[in-house]
Amino acid sequence: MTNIKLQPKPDAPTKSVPLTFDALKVACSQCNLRELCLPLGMTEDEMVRVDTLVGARRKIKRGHHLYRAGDPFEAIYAVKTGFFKTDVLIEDGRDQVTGFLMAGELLGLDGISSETHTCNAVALEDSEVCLIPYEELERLSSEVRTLQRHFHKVMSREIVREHGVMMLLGTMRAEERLAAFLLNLSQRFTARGYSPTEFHLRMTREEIGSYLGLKLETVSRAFSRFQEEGLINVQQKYVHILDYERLRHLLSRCPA
Amino acid sequence: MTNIKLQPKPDAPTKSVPLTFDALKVACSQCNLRELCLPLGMTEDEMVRVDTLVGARRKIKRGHHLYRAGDPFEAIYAVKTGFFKTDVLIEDGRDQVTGFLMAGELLGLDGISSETHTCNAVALEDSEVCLIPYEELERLSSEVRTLQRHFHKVMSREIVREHGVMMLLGTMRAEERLAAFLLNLSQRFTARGYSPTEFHLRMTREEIGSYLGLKLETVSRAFSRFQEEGLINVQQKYVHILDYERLRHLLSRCPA
DNA sequence: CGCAGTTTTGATTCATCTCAATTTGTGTGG
DNA sequence: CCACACAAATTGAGATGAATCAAAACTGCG
Repeated sequence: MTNIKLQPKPDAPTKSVPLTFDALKVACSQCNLRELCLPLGMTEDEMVRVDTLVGARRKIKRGHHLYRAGDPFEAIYAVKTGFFKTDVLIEDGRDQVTGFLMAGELLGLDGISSETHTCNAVALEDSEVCLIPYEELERLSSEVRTLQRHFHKVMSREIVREHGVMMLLGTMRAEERLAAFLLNLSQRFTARGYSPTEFHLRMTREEIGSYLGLKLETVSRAFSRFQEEGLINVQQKYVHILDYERLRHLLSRCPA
Repeated sequence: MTNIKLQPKPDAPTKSVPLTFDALKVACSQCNLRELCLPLGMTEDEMVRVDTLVGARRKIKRGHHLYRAGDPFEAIYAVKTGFFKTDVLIEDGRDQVTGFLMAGELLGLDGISSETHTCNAVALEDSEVCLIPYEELERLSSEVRTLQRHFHKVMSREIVREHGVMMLLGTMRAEERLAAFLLNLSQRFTARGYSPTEFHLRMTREEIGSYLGLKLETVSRAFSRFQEEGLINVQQKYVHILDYERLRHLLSRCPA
């Protein structure tokens, strides 16, 4: 059924037995990420059905692929722990990072349209995902209205997010892009109960640059500039935002 | 004027009478765009139900808004005739065109997530759209499995399309962007039975520039360059692609 | 038919890229 | 635990593509 082809793992449940100890252990109803992943206001009964939908987890080691462009699409994934990037490659070697994903966020939505994944998903640290077989998600969401609505919202939110990235890539200069990037990370860490002002980047300067449409040297220079100006304290992957407001102000100011 | 409140419509069938004259006039089952809009392989019965879903049309004059950022989200729209752009504005006046839409394409998906439209949709020529009340679409798609699946694919396709735009904005130089843009238009015109090599642009150089992350002068220069090189013939809004292959080749070549 | 909006073209400036050298950090194995 | 090799990050100098500023030509709309 869940034809795990990418990396056969010994510790994956072999069948979709609804409520073994293993399944219980991973139950959505017990998961502290459920406010991020799932719709509010489901009944007890609906919740139990969702628990059976999300039956398996999968561990991905840092640097390994969760899926690759071209793989057949069979499931979407919810990040349980860890950190991912998604990227698109073209023949001549250019690539574009299209997103960074953290706990509670969904991976693989791009694969629905053509029933094939169109981008690569790579773990930037040792990670774990919940596997949501797409066929079953479709079936269940046509029965559980709140789930259907939630799923539509998640897809729509991804579209809106990408509008934001287009705006960033199309109209902002280097320092604005980096500021927007840091503020976005800050917000998402906050939503997960981490510090809004101190965090570790999981990606390289090159990956940040690819996401922001900049070269890695430009990213590095922008970091240095922010540090000189006292906006942040940065040392390699460690970032401390010193002046959140002024960083935000960088974005609303007129370019010229 | 635009107080055509989305739901109540004088010309819509009051009950689920499948085939009044009016309903016939707008029926999806009779529409020559249905291969673009709708899933294949629906039964007669399902088709009739879709016909009742898409009950109303709305005409939008050139330059007018179909909806604006901030408007409450109630429906999505299928372009029946004409041409639209969608764009996002930020306070300081910068704006980003996020898409150009032609017959058979869907508008408004961004509004689902927050139940509020997040971008503006403007007609670039006198246009007409089919109005699809979202509540009803949700209800019907949970009953008609092929419709549900189709709708998911449409949303996913939009995500994939935006990945392409991110790649364009993030990694391509001006002439590559314009080439990609022209080839994309060409494909979409072809799919609608128009010439792949000759068409009229509906948007200004500035709008093209906004979409491609370039200034209008840069767009104009790129057009002129393509003309000098014998790739295209361009006169204001009229474009004739003379050497499709070489235009395509511009994209696969390595940047440096 | 005239005027406003659009497009083209030129000259100059500027932000980012490119190339290159150095420093810093990280993981591995002796 | 340290040393080494390799990856990542920083920094500088110079090249370049696109932005900006400016003016002229064109178009089509009212």
